[in-house]
Amino acid sequence: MNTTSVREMAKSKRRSDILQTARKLMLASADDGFSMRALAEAAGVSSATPYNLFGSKHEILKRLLADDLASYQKALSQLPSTGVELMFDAVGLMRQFLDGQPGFYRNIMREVNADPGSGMREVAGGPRYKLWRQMLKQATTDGYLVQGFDPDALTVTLTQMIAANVREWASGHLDLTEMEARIRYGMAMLLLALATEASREAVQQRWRTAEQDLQNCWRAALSKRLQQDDLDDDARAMLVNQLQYFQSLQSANAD
Amino acid sequence: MNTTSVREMAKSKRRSDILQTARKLMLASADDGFSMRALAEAAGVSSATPYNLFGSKHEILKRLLADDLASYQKALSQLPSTGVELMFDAVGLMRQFLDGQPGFYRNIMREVNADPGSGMREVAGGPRYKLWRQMLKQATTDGYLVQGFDPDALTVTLTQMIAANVREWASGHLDLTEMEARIRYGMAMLLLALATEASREAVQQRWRTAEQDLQNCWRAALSKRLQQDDLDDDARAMLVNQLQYFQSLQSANAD
DNA sequence: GTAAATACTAAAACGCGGTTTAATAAATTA
DNA sequence: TAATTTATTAAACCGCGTTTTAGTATTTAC
Repeated sequence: MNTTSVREMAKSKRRSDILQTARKLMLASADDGFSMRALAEAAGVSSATPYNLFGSKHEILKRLLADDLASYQKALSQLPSTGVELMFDAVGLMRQFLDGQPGFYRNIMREVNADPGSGMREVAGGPRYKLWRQMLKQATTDGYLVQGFDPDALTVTLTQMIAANVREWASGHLDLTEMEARIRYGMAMLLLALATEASREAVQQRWRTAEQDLQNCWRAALSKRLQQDDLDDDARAMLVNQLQYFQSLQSANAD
Repeated sequence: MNTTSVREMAKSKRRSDILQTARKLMLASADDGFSMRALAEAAGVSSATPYNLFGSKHEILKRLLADDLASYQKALSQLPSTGVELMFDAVGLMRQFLDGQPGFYRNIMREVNADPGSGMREVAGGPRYKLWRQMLKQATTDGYLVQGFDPDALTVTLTQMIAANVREWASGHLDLTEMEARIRYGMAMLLLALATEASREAVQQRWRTAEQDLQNCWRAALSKRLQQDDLDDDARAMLVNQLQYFQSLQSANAD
């Protein structure tokens, strides 16, 4: 029963070894994730050991996710900005986190929505919801958002929008840049109708910027496809057409 | 090579039998979906036959989904409403479809986001995107939305919001009523900033209504939990507190 | 300090998933 | 009718998360 006994020491060392190994494996292969067999082998234990120490694969992932959420929350609390700016900066911070360990987060996300009954949803969703709700309320009391809207309703919509974009990034349909632009765009869109005089211009500017960023993303993706793929003439003509459309938009924005 | 030969007839009969059986199985058990073994047994064929006739499980699901998308599209084109109203009616229509075969759609959704590389995404997302984009453009040319926003950017945000809510319904975290309310709320929020004089009041009304619907959903869920669960006193007190908050909101709305 | 009890590990197996293969039966063709 | 193509089937394959079985090492009790 002594926590410093030889047995307990070895146990907790194994525990952290396994967690570290799991993180390493996820970082290494963003697409495949890891199997419990691979984890056990890489950690130098048998397949049954992780089950004795953690119970299930989901439990391991939950631990890892909770750790990262805590450090995100801490980093967020140290941001200097306030009001609406803080919300946009929180998006940038999130992007930094995702960028730092892309394989890890992609795998985590995959597991979160693979099995909705695993409790991952609560681990991931609960704190995030509170975070955004608090930012919204703070922005309201600080006079950056009008009063008279239900903070819960907006928080639900906002967090869902963010989560959906992160999920799309995690499944490989979006690069980080476009993901961030989409989130900024959606957030600005949602806040536009609630902005006060103190923030309206800033939000509007954010919205315009995000819109242009999105167009740039799509333009870049288009010209990339135009170079790489071996297309038939019709498809090529269509891409060229779209590309010209985007370029005309850009020159219009420059005016 | 004759399509009316005995062999081809039997083949196409088997094909449609299997598709029908798959749909039936999905309707019957919304949570578990179906395994290929169960499908084969229920259809009276061996496990390998579906693979000969369709290639993979995903292909079967894609066929079924494509059928339903087509009938949704047809029903949508027969709606009498226009402009922004059409968009909200399209949400109602979607709800009707989901309500008609809940088990089916829940399983389909589960598969769509279980394996993002299966092509289901394209089947589901492509037509839907075009549909909403067209509605947005039509509403703009009809004068219900201001000009000067990128229709693609908004369509991306809008369809993603809708898809995220449907997905949450499919995974059992949302009933259909709340799903619809959330979608209407998010849609109204996004359109608020773009509404013209011709539509601003209507959109604003939609927004208020959706907000109240959401509050009603949450209030109902709260009082349900309050009745059913065996809670400790603290948790019960918290729920009661929230419930009173919602009731105060409702009386404020009635004013 | 030794013996009994306990806890932990590792190897193999379980059950289930989608999918593929080897052999058999059927329909087409000559 | 004989030869050949085609489609179905039963059985197996492979990988997954997880559980069981048996042995080993640590702790506890005397």
